[in-house]
Amino acid sequence: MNTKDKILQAALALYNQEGIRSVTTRHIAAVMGISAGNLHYHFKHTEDIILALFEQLVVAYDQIVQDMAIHTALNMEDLKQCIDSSFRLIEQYRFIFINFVELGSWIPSIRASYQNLVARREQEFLRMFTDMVDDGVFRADIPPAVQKGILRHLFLISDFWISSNELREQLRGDEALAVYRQDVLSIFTPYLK
Amino acid sequence: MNTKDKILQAALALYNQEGIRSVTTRHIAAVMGISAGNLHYHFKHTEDIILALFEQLVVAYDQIVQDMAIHTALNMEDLKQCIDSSFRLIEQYRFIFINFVELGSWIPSIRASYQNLVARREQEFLRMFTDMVDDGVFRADIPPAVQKGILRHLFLISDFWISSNELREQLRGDEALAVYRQDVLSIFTPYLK
DNA sequence: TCAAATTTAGAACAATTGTTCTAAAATATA
DNA sequence: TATATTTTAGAACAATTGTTCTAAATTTGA
Repeated sequence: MNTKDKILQAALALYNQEGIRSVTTRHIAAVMGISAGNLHYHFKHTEDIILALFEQLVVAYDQIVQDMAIHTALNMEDLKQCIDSSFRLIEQYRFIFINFVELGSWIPSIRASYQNLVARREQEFLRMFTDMVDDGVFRADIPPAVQKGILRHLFLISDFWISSNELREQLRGDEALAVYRQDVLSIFTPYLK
Repeated sequence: MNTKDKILQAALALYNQEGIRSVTTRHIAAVMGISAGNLHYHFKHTEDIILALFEQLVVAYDQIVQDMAIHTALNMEDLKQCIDSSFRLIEQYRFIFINFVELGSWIPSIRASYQNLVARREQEFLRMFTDMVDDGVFRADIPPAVQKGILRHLFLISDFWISSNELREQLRGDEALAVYRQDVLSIFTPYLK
């Protein structure tokens, strides 16, 4: 792994652990055992580090979506798989979700990129949804407006569940996953066949 | 209004507009036309300002709950009223909701106070819920576990709707309220009688 | 009205931060 | 091997921040 990637790795770990408020380029360099000058040789500005991490997240998310897209027929088990892997991803990039609004206004391209991601997710999940209607998982009489409403809930909960958890129970690992899965699935339960 | 309250007012406006990252005690003092030294005479530490604002929020929220509690019978209109007034409150203290996790770990008593608030809200809303079951608004066959799940959704959405909106459409004023109301009400629709 | 208490402005401080600069070291290339 | 390029460490800088200190001004209360 080259220095650039090592910086991203160290930065991610620190941001997740300490929060963006208290992490500085000096801290990142220190835990890596390199100089701050060297760090800024690889990433001129702090934002460049954060933006690179955000782009990693987007790439990883698209990978999940793509993995899901290869299924021709979707069942409840696939949905759970999808929920689980997106949770792992959210957990991995915790700090982004915890500081989403702040990052979005600090680094405008993050906000733009997020809106892109939302659009892609919407498309993909609407497709999954209709697939699962066809496969008899969901009721067939759900109006498109309600479907869109379900997706709004889904995205709001998945984007901010980790923040809510941080303020409340602070569950970790598998315990967190179990509750997250339950919280997300319960959006769907009223609409199951 | 005394200087202390004026500081809180100015700080709230600035935090909401500029975000906690870029607002300093010097900025707050500057827009007020007082010296930084004077500001720190009234609030020794920045956290004291933020904590005071958070306490204002909690007091105002409890007022809403209390106003709701005087109703003996609740209908759908009361629920909408409650949603509206809590939205106004959230909007008024935007910065707190946008930086909730960060504030919670920075100022531990905020996190503790939030957990208290959550507990009170849970109590109050469960009561409202059963009232509205009695009044024939909601279905009577909703298991307690599902009721709790609904509340989890409700709180997560109301606490983070403003963050989600900021990243997405950035709706303002009445337009924001209308969408918020719709988003919150749609949690309940599957359970209406 | 006069002393005591409170409030205020503004200078000062120490710490921190992001970033730049310089020169040395390491690495690649020919 | 010799030269060019890349990478590195560490000093340096300018700006900012939260906070403290001091002394003056203002207000309060007897």
